[in-house]
Amino acid sequence: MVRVRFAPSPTGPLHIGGVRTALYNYFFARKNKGKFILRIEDTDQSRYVSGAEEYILESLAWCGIQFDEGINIGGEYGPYRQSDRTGIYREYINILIQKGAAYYAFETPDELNQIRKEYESRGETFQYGINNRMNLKNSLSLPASEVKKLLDTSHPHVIRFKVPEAKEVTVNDLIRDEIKVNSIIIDDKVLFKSDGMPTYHLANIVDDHLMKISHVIRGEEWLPSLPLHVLIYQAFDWEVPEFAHLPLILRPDGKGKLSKRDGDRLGFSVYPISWQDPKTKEIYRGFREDGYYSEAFVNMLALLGWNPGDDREIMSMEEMIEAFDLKDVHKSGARFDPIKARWFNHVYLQKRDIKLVAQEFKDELSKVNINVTLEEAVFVAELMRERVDFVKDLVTEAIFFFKTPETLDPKAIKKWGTDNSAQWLKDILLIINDIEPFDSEKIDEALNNYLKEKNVKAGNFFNTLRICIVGTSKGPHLSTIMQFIGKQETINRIERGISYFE
RNA sequence: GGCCCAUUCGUCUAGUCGGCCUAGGACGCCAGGUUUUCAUCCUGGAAAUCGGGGGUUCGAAUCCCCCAUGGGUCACCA
Repeated sequence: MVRVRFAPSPTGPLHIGGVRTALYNYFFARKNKGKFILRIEDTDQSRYVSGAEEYILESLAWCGIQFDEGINIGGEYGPYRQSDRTGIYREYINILIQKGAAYYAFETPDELNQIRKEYESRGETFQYGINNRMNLKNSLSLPASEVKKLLDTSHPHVIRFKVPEAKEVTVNDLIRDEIKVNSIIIDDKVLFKSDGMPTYHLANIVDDHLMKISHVIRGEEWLPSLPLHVLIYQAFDWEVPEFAHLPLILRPDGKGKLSKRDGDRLGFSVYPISWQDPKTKEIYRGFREDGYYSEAFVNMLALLGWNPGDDREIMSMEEMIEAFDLKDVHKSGARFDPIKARWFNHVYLQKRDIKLVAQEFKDELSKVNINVTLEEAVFVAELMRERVDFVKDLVTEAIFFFKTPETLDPKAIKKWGTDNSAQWLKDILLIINDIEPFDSEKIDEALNNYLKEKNVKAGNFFNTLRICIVGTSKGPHLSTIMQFIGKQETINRIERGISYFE
């Protein structure tokens, strides 16, 4: 039975790398008819950020990533919030101590820092482990009586993992195959903190075991601690799950992994939905608020580090689940490309049910105090959507359907205007009144007749007219716009435009 | 610095066990065509000597070794 989990820490908003990890876990669970679990890893109370948990839930929901067990919905392996499981960790750390696989250590953080500095000044790196643990203050080096005394007086202490003697540890990764590490380079990591909470390394493994997780699919940043984790499983005599470490998502320019600063700097989101820092009140933009459809966002994100093995790029959630295989996940990091991200949304916008697009367009318009009927919105959206990537861009691109242009683009006037332009406009004004009904077909007929009669260049003529109607030399078929805004408004705009060409 | 991971067009990538790769697709870019304009759309183009160097082989992007570069990680954070 495949059981996978997504286990974020509620320390802030979920970065798109985290969303992708959740997504791949979800793909894998669904593809293999398994279960997907959401567990909250909040063992570090000092880093807890209020609202982060809700943010995670909302982000996953927006993306259409559904889980089968976890916080809020429960399940038979709960509780799913680590802060609700402290008793369990205590129980298991004691097992490790009894087995001699863990020990008490009495240095304070300050003392440790001091020691690190000393090593550093000698050009060495301090490592609490096999080579020096007998020279440090712990239950391995101190006489039993001394240890007992320290423990009885509640002297602050942590519990460390006792890395077994130096030996080659071979671990397996589904994406990278075998990785060999000598345990001599692994620290005696803290498993239990002096505040009575476990660290990630303990809590994560205990929970994965207790929750019967079959595959641990997580970010590449965890790869260095994989040998330690395997050693802990072995110390417990537990079966080791399968591991898959996902490649990083890199920043579009420069070096390193994507960070929240990149978004601000380069003008795109690195979060699925927007987030306001509760302390600084700073607002981080999100893909949702930037106007992305969640389907486009998810599609784009899934292809950053994975592909179905063929040329398909536009894929639904179902198609991706069907095609997903950990073997096709890449080994190297993928640079995030905000321009291609826009393209994905463009494609989804074109495919979307026009009624939905129109309703969204209508809502956007009402935000700028333009109220239209759904029919009008459908008409304009159908005409204009191929020109934009986002519905909200429709507002700026199609504003001339609803409002008289504020100014007429001088550049366009310079390019298309002629000495005759003003006269053409005056002539058209006379013709236009007689066009009945005032529809696209009749308008075209009248304008083309005029064109033929006067023998003028179509480009200059139509653009002169267009600049008056639209404000600049672009947009869909002119007579369609004129029909939409109606005869009177057309006349008004032309009258207003004449002076620009004189 | 130690350890680990990675390395195909600017970017995302295809490339089953070495031959069909004079390296394919997509985004972006450029040109032409369609369009009364702009955009869309269509067609075409430039774009990777497969990080470099050695091998193995009749033959290597694909196997082996070395090097370089990039990244990750070295907390009582996850």
